[in-house]
Amino acid sequence: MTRKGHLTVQRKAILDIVSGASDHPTASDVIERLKIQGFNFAYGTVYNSLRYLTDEGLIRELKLDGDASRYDARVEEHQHIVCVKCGKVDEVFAAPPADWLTQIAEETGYAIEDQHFVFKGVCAACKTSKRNTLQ
Amino acid sequence: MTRKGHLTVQRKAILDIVSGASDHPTASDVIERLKIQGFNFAYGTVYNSLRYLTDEGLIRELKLDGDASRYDARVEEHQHIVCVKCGKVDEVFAAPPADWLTQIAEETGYAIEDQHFVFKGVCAACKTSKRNTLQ
DNA sequence: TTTCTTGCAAAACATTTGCAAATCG
DNA sequence: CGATTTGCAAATGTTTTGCAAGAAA
Repeated sequence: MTRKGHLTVQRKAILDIVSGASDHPTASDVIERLKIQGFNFAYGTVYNSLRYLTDEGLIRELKLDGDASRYDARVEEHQHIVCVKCGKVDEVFAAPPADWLTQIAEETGYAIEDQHFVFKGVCAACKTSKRNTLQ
Repeated sequence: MTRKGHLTVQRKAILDIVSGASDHPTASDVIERLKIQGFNFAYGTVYNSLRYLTDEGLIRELKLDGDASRYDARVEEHQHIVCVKCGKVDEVFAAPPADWLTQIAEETGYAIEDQHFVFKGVCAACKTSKRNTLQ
């Protein structure tokens, strides 16, 4: 169905890793996990593949707060929340109220096309444990 | 009042540039504008100063979608919207509805501490002009 | 003098690119 | 064959770091 290119071995392996991960891995994470599985793809190939998969809509690229992009196989519309204590990234599915978006469109004069929200907070597990350092 | 360090010449010059800018400059932008003003600070110094100013709460660091951080002298709580056609970054002041945040806290189990929202859309000027390329 | 800052250059990353070789259809 | 993709290494761009020299308290 897809016009150009195909799910090569490399792309499939990378898609599987992102799909099977629940922690929104970075490109480095992906490379690391590929190594564990015995694959040893070039950096360029991994980035190429991640871009390809993103362009095909099979995964999403997330720019959360760190330096490296993370990848997410859940492509449905959703947002993210990052734990400030343990660094975990979770999904947020509650959609923003339409009238708030309307208000913003009016305030700014923009025709809004897309939104990326990143929440920060303390996750349930970290609320319980009294640890207060990252890591 | 501030405990450590002070507003040195370099830091003041950089703060002035960020404060006087309406376009959320990147570190490179700042360095460029410093040069125009006859300053020629080291890269390290500019980054150090930006971090210092951020830590002091005098400016805010924004991680919008590009690669480089942008800096914003408006430190009041607000969000941003990026024009997908011309790349302009504007402010969004409409606060998210409290009950939506409550809903998210319930859904995720997190104690929300902070939010960063980035909207994308077409700005008023670009809506009018029929241009459809970036830049 | 003790502490903080600067300047400079090198290092550290994340990511992209160029090009030849390999692979796919 | 012709188009795409890979591997590799080098280049790019952003940001950090180490360290000696300079400025400030």
